[in-house]
Amino acid sequence: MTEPSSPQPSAPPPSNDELARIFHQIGDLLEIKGELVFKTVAYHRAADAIAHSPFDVATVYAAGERRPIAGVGAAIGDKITELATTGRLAFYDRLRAEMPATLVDLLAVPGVGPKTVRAVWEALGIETVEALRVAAAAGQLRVLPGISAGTEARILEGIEQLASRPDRMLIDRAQAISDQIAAVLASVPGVTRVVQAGSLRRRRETVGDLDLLVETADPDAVIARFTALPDVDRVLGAGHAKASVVLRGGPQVDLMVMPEGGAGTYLVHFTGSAAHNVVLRGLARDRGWSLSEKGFLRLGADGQPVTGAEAELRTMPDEAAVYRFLDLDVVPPELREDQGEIEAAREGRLPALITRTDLRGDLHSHSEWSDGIHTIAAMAEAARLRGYAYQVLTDHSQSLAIAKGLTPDRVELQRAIIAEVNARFADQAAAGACPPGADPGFRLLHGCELEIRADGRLDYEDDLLARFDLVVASVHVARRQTRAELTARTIGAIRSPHVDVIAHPAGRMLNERPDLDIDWDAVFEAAAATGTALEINGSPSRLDLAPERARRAVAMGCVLSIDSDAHRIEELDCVRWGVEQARRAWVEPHHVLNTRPLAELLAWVAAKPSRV
DNA sequence: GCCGTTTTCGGCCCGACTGTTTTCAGTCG
Repeated sequence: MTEPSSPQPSAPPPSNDELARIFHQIGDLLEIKGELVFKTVAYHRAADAIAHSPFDVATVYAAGERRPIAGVGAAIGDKITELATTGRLAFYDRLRAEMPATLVDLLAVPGVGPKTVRAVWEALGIETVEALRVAAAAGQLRVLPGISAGTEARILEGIEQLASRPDRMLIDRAQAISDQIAAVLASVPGVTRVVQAGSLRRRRETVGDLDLLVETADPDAVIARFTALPDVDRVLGAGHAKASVVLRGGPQVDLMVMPEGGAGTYLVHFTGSAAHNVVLRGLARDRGWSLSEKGFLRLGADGQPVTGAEAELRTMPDEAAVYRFLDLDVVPPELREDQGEIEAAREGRLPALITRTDLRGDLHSHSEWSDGIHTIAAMAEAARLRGYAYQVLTDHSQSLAIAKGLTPDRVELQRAIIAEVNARFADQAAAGACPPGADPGFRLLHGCELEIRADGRLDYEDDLLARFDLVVASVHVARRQTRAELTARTIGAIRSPHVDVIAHPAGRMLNERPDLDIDWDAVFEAAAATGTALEINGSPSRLDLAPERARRAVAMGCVLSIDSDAHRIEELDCVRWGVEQARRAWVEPHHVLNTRPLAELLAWVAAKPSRV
């Protein structure tokens, strides 16, 4: 992130992430410069909107289309066009001529903000984190007004933390840590309620900090217990209303105390996102109220909250009351990202989001026949016990040798085993001996995870493919091909009459490797036209399609599937993470193939050749 | 810099905690 140069004219148009990075950096530089704060906020807001945009912003703007983006007006729009067409931005270059771009990196040091950065740069010529570290270690910062030896030591400590800061956690790990802390806090005398809030409650794909809310009659007791947790490495701050700690080798955890009976505004505030909250506060202000975690405070004629004896504070017992007060439908936490949910809530058109129980089956799972660890029968029984109507066994195809991909003759052997398992289940059902919770009509379906090979060919012959109940296709090899090649491979599979689902379409591994470089709109168009489902993979390290993409896919008419990609019995429950991401993508049950009953699923698959 | 069923100009979200301070500025979420 240090010194991202403007892309060269010959380079392809900058990606959304590159655009966002540039506008965030402009916002940071303007902050350090001391520019009007609303202007800096405008750049950051535009950057976030671009990063979340479902379409490729630079490509669209380069073609002369000013497709609206919330928070992008005339000035920033012009800058996008300039970047998209020339690869450079004169305004950005001028700014970096005024001050070193590396100053932005100093903002990442905990406790160091724009004012401090400007001060150390102007007074001491400090331009980099390393220079700041050297100066702090040498005791040179304390000459500045407002910086004592203590502050200097904290800056030094902050720089060390920066170097050892862990990645954002995968959601399953974040959930496990949060659950553990919540259980301890719930046992503190006086505590009546513990809520896990923040980005974990919004079910973000990865989680940075953990946020916990407690309702208690004794705030000091719970804060004392919290800051004394055995895993605490440092206490960042602790008052009577909130406290922050950093766990050893782990995340920062923030605790906020809410008074009994007034949880509504606290839940909204601490769940976020910040952008969602800002909009809610604006709506409150329009109605003559100031909204904070404490409640709604009546504004006076001067636009300031009325204080003193006339002050009027309205607290809210729950979140529904907060949204009602603002004439909004209740926004599910997963949608609180300022991505259109406020408008939808005002107009009564929030989606009826999918839930785990809407799923009738799972279209993607493995056994010990390829790279799973449990037997076919054990996986099928576990799926049946989860109440599903069907499970598709999709072991890898022959060319993926590393995963023990199945040769055609092993596929035939596997088919016989599946028939045996289904026969046994049918006998049980006929005898009325189904285990409790199991669907008597449960069927194990025979599928495969078909490799889309580097040259774009599919990994089995058509006559074999035609005999599977359902085929899931995916890319594992030759990930570094060009966008044109990767797009063509994916669309080639989509157009095959035998392929029913594209699994983990972007091929990403969170914190490990980026998405495949694919022309997504072209893929979505082909998938919509052929009725090929696009998967939201529930493995916590994948969660692929990402929510922004899944939302775009649905808007373009695609059908989705939500699958576990289980390689062992316990991983069958990974569909929960997939369902959560689908909710973030505004997905309703009817958008998802595996919410359909068995007969409808099979009819959909059988109809594919006529759709191609 | 953005934006408008109050506004095309004049607004723009809010409070806790900390430190260096005798009343507040900076940072953070």
